[in-house]
Amino acid sequence: MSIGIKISLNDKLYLRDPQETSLGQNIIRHSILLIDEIGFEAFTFKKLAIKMGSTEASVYRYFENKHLLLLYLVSWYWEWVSYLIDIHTMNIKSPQERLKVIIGTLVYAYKENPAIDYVNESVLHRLIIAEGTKAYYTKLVDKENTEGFFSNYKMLCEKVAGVISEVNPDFAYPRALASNLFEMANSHSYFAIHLPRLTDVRVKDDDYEEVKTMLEKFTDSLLAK
Amino acid sequence: MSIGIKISLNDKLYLRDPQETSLGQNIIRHSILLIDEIGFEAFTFKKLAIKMGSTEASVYRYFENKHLLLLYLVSWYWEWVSYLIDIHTMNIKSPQERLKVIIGTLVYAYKENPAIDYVNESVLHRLIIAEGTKAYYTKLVDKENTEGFFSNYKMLCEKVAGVISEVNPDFAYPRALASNLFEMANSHSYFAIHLPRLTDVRVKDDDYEEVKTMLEKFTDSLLAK
DNA sequence: ACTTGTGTGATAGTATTGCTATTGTAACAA
DNA sequence: TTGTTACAATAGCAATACTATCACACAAGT
Repeated sequence: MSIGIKISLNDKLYLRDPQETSLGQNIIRHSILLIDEIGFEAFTFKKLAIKMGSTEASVYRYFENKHLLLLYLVSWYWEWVSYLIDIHTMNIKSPQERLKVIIGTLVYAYKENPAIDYVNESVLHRLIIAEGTKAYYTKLVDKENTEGFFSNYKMLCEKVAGVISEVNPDFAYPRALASNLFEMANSHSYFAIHLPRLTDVRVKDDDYEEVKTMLEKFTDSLLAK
Repeated sequence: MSIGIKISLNDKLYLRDPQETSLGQNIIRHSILLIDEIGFEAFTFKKLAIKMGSTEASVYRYFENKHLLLLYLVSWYWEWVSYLIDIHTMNIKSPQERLKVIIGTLVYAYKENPAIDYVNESVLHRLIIAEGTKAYYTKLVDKENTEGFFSNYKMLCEKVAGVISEVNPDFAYPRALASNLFEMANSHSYFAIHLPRLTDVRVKDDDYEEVKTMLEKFTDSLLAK
């Protein structure tokens, strides 16, 4: 059983709500593991069904296709990060301090105590780093955007942009900085491991401290008055 | 006929050098147009062959698969940007000024006079914005990286990082800033058009001036002593 | 107890995708 | 002349991305 938090997502992302049934929860659990294992391109519903001991047709009853399943996982992740940011910042007055906590949460979300048993947050974090951008670089962005498929990510961006504007109301690019923080938190974690010449930070044994420090310094510089 | 510049790329990216034959040049020309038109996921060698009036098997003689074709196009693009940066900065002494020119080149590369007749640089620019990251977010990054498949991008990053370090030798993250400039130049052009709430810049009618200004301001802030 | 519906498994089927292999032939080079 | 290269044409195959149908278990409503 989960411990109370309910991640709410656009119900057009799925055909049947996977959070409601045990088959649905299994689809979430195993798709995270399988995409992480073989990559999104090689991932198919057939392979997922075999891994789960279910059938392809059953998976198709929950998600129209693998792209929407990925979008579901990505939305789930950002909504969860958003929730973590809320509980970590609710008692902090200073916007400077809140922004620091936000950056820490972005980088270290995966280390939080697992909130929901069918989601391995640590593996999901790795998946979002490696495959996350594929969810919105698609020919159907505009259509999917009007249907609200990206609203979790956009609302989180808005929230962080708000804090940025509190820190420095004259800063002209609060949303851009916010989305850039999300992107950099992930891309530089990826670069550090796979393409180290594209960054200056190093990551070893799940120690993302250098990524966090870099994001803090960038933010401080940009928001200095 | 092309006018003299020769883009040199890792020869493991292709099976036969597409720059050498007219069929190869046709593959490049039409793949750019077709990927831009239908998106990378829907793009297949069969559709390309039909569009070109050739056959699937012939395309396979040039590229192992569509992923390597995309990587070829991406590498071509960054090598071309690198060339433009060289000719635009060669006579500029001040590193501050050179960095400004680099940013302008990143954002406006597509407006340059076409250098090679089988590459529509303007369409290629749009393709790189929409599909470019898919070239290195793949399960095979590590293997492909050791084979030098990303060396064009990494060398460009190195070059720009060098200029950044000239501007401010104490700045701790020259590579990260360089790669972030490339990413932001593209991602915020994409956001401005498709997901405007993720950014603060607007793009209309191929006017990317706001993207350029933002990148300049970010860079100035970060490199201020 | 009797229906009714819902969720799932089992099986089949289809068009497309992602390749590989073979053959014929025109051009060109030795 | 012979050999080689480049390419079109065709075939074939396993995997992918679905869609459809049927059967069955089980729970809820009457």
